[in-house]
Amino acid sequence: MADHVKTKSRKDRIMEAALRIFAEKTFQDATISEISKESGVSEATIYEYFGTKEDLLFAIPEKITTDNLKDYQLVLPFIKDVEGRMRAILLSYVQLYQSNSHYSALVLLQLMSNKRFRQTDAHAAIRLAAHGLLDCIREGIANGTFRKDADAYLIRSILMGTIEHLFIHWHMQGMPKREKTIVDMLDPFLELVLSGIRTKRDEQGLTLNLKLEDANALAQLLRLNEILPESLKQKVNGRKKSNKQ
Amino acid sequence: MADHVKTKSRKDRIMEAALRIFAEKTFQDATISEISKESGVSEATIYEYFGTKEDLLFAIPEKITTDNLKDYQLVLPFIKDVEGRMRAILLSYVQLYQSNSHYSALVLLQLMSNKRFRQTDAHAAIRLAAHGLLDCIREGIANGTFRKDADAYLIRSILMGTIEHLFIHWHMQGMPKREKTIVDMLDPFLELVLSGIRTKRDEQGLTLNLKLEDANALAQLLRLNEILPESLKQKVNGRKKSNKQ
DNA sequence: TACACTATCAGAGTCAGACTGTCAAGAATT
DNA sequence: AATTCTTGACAGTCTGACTCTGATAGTGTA
Repeated sequence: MADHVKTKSRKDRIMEAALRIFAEKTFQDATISEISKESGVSEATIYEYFGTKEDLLFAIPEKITTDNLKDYQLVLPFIKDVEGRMRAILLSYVQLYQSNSHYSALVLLQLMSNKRFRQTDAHAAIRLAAHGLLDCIREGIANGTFRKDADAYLIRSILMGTIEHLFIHWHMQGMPKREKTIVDMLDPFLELVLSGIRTKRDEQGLTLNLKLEDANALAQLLRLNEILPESLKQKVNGRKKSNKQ
Repeated sequence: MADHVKTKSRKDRIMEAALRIFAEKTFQDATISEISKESGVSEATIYEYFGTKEDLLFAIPEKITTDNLKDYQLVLPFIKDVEGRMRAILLSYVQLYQSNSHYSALVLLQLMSNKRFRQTDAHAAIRLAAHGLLDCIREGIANGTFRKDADAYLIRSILMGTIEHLFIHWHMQGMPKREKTIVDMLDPFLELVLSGIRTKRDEQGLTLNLKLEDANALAQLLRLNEILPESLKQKVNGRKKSNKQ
């Protein structure tokens, strides 16, 4: 079977053409004959590879899903820090869209509006994000990183909904051309959300209160926890050193 | 023309049937003959009222839009407080979905995935939310309520994207049946987002930074540090005095 | 009552486009 | 060369959007 290469490239050509056409038209407005012309592959062959037009639409997410998603999945279990893991998941999710920013959001929207898609949750990247984030948030609540009263489902919806909304409306009217990419916005965004659900400072204050005997230990803990802004940490550091001297 | 009533009820019957069927199927899977049977109105008459099947789909948002949306629009200019105005906009947006929670999110998704809809931004409620929120955020930044470096577009995407995401996935697998409604979740959600962009926290950081002399004072401050700003300054002031004594 | 006018409908018909089946040509494999 | 697989051209089926026509029934008017 040495024609794997050829076969694959033909299938790829169909899907690339389909991706382009589905993005610029609606699902029902895009015709197979158009995709046939665009890809240079006959209609019959398209039906050879994809049983129905809908199957062709559903094959696209797997194509969009870049290899780095797999990398992320491999790396994920090794990130102990809950927030770090959430960041990695979101980053993989954003990069998935970003890598095909002209098409993916629009095509994904068509997929989402399809009942079959909604029922099966067929997209690996979406599954990863949806389940992975939920697990992280729950773990964070369990281990005290996040507040007990944080609503895991709400937080997940904030994280995923915002990313999706940004991409869907990225090229729309009322959205300016921006110098920033969505990847650039990820960290400020994540920080905004996480700062809203981290255990409150006064709760931390209580724990600190119980465990700490002197101000030195507090300073160390502070540095480790990185609760405070950079400027403050430096001040604590400097103070500690001068104390020991 | 005394048959306005009759005419209107017929049109309504068509749209109600269409709403139900578009929600349970895809746009392309829903057939006019089906809507004809469901509504008890002949196909020919459906085409009398709505030129095309797509027109019928696009007529639905106007039907979904509840009257209270108009009330909100009237009230809006009288709410001086920026955050209050944002809350009102979001509430009207949420209630739009909530009022037809079985259908509206799904149908709206189909609308959004339609190019025509994306280009025209045709839904009054979406227009209100999109433009209104942006104005509020900008005003908040201008008058010092929100931080100068807050990204208005990002904040708007957080607010609208989350609401949309919640409704779209409300009936999906992996989302539990919940006792809370989305309206109930609005205030905690909004508070989470707003607390991340209010000016107060930054200023806190700065004041703390300036006033600290040693690790001891830092520890005391931390214990006292509750996120609310007014109480903080008072307590810090008090503590400082007692130190000096 | 007769007449005109409108809303509605059934049914027949057009047409585009998804999908199938067939066969022939060519490429790869044996 | 023979065989098998892949591909494409083409013809054809079928479904569903949309149109047209003429009938019916209700309503208002002379």
